[in-house]
Amino acid sequence: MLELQQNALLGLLPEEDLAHLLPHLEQVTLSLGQSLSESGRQMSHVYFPLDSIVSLLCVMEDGASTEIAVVGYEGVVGVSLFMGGETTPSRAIVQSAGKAYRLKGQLLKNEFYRAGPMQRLLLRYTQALLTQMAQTAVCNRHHSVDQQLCRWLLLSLDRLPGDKLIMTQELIANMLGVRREGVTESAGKLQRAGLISYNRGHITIIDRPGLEKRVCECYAVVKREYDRLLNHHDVM
Amino acid sequence: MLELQQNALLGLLPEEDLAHLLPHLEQVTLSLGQSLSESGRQMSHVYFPLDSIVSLLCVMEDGASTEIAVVGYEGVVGVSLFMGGETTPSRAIVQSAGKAYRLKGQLLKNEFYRAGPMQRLLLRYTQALLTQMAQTAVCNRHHSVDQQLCRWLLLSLDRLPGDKLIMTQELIANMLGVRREGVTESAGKLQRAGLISYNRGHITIIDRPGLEKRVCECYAVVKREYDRLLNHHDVM
DNA sequence: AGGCTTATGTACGTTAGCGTACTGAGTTGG
DNA sequence: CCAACTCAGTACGCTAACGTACATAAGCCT
Repeated sequence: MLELQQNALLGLLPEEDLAHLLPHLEQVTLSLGQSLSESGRQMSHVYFPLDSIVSLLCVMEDGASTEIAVVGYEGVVGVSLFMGGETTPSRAIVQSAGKAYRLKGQLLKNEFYRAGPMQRLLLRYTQALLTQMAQTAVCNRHHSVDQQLCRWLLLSLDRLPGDKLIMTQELIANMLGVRREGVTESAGKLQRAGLISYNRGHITIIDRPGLEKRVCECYAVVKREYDRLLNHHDVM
Repeated sequence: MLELQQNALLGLLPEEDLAHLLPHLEQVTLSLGQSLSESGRQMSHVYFPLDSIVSLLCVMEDGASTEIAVVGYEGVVGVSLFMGGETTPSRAIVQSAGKAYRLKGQLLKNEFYRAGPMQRLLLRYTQALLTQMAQTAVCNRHHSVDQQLCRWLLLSLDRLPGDKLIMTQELIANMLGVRREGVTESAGKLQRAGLISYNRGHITIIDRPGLEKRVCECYAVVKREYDRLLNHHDVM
């Protein structure tokens, strides 16, 4: 029961509503690179990450991709199910291996259409997701790779228990939609500045406040909006 | 009554649901540059554009802005009201003057929480909006100003009755989040190619198929998703 | 140990878009 | 009718990021 609280969204549900879902929540392990949702394909389940992180990516015809949002313990993968579209033109890829609860899509929809706390919660979450996407668009337009890398690191860090993440520069480049070499350069700067330490796919954050000083405003805008929309007081 | 059908979202509503709203829909004229929603401020009304176009913009601390989505007769301005957040960190600015229906926020919320066709419709629309934002993020990352201008022109054109739009290059630049000079250059290319004609704030589209040949895939992705999510057959 | 694979670092030249400055052509209003 | 203003076009140097190529280094497997 305590473990359920690891997903903030589920943790915000009143006990009796959670009780509805409890028997149907199935804990699964997500492995790095695993796809939870393919462009245009209907999802059978939605996922509530615990210590895993999932990236929502837009993939283009030429194979280039861009991360448009990231989902961790604070959210759920599969909003298109209850929004009514059933599918999306984006992909959901596991960016950091870990646990998640999964729930049959139909059961989530049933719960959603009861129009109770779960619906309110999911809608607020979706609005937060909207903000994250919007800010990603802005960041892509106006900010340097350096700043975007900081944003990405902080967003990931906020969704992980420790101060380490397992992620090659190649993969980060795919997420940000930039060259791998660009990530090498930016990460090098951060490393020389003593903010992070990089070691063959293992990143350790040494100086988080230092990262926060370098990041663009986009990070704070998104974080503030998540805090506002998903705090216990206002939602329920 | 026929006029109501000018807003596709309202037009998709079953007659009896529309009847609920009808007495409260107030036709207003939106003028170029008018703000319908400021960052963090609660909206008193939502707007269903008829022949007007509204841009959703993210404005940054330094004043630079980027359009994250555009709303015309196919949609509604103010999704944050029914999504539960009440406010958003973005602005809504009238990009093309014209008519719209407006509706008191509270009335829309009441209708939404009846959990009938209006709710389903608004949620599907919100998902389409989500896709538009995601694709804007991708486009900002990967495509040239030339392509983005084409996308922008086509998106606008799809929401206007004729083949003309009133819009200075300065304003387009603000929308796209690029320099005014960049727009001049790109628009110049389109003009020399005989696709558009530009005249002190008055653009006439001469060769729409030509534009469609130059535009990046982002335009089609978004259009397809709007068609899929908001066609009469699936929604009701 | 030694060879293979994968991850990272570095070094080019190229280019799109930026910042800035200025010109000229329409439009408006006194 | 002329001044003031707005809008569009052009030019030029600058920088961030790109594409490409190659070099090291760290882990992995036999």
